Amino acid sequence: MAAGGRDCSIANALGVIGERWSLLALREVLLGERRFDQIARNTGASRDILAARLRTLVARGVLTRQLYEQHPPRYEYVPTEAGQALAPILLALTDWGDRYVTDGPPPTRWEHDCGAELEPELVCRHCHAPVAAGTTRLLRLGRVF
Amino acid sequence: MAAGGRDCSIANALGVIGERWSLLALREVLLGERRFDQIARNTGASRDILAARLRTLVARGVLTRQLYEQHPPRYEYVPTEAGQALAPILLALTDWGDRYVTDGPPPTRWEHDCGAELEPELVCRHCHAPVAAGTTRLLRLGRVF
DNA sequence: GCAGCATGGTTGGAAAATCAAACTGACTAT
DNA sequence: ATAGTCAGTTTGATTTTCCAACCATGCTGC
Repeated sequence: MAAGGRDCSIANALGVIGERWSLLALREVLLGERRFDQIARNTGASRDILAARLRTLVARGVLTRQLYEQHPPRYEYVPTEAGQALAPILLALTDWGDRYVTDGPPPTRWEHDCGAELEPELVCRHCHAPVAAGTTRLLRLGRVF
Repeated sequence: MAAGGRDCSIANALGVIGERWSLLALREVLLGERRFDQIARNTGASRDILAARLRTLVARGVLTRQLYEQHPPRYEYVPTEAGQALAPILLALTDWGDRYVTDGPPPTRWEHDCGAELEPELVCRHCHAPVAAGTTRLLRLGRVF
């Protein structure tokens, strides 16, 4: 996909979820809106593009299509494990958007299981310290983000 | 941008960094490759599109353009605070790509300041428990991701 | 001075992706 | 019979993207 660039899992990931509308469609599915029309309405994507995006998300294992009605056959889109694993990334992106893009108060607010309002933070699974720009080294290439 | 869809900071964030090549350009800048030609080479983006992307990233406050040579005037692209705040998201995306997209071993491996190989994890800043699908509730709309 | 080189873009035309709206087909509800 | 729902597909016009080549600026060697 990014044929000329670095061999990199960011590029690979974006090959799956990086096209326009893909992440918004996934947002809807994770929010529980699993039917085509609802996803179309809530994202604003045109229906043909949405159909294409959902097809590739299914093909790449982020969503599955499940029959919820035989006659006529109707399918809904359900997140796979890979799809659910994107939930934290979407929450982190929400937080970033709240801070640096959205004017005014955050349009959505989240509560964590602990009862507090969610402020997501990326930490190292080993030392539990925050992972931020400059706390990380790319093995073989020197200090970076 | 997503005029028809939900009012949502994910959509707002994607309006800034969601276009093709934007995140790969940011990856390069965060990796320390701050010059146009290097970014073009390492991403594989065509030069005109890259110029447009860098312009919008600068306009939206993710990067700044800094003069590093007077004669001839030459600029390099440096991440702002907002740009650095995307570093954890890129690392999380790398992790997701490693797990669910990239075939074979991860193309990059990261070491955290603590000395361990980085396994990033999103946690709640308050209770320090992992934030995953199903541990979070959208205030006003019921349990979701 | 002048050719050649490097950097950081811009330009033009073809190819591909996107858009909104209409359409299809199989049903359901009144 | 008429209207409406749902999940797409088709259509035709508009936008974006891609690629290669070109341009502008200034520097370096001769």
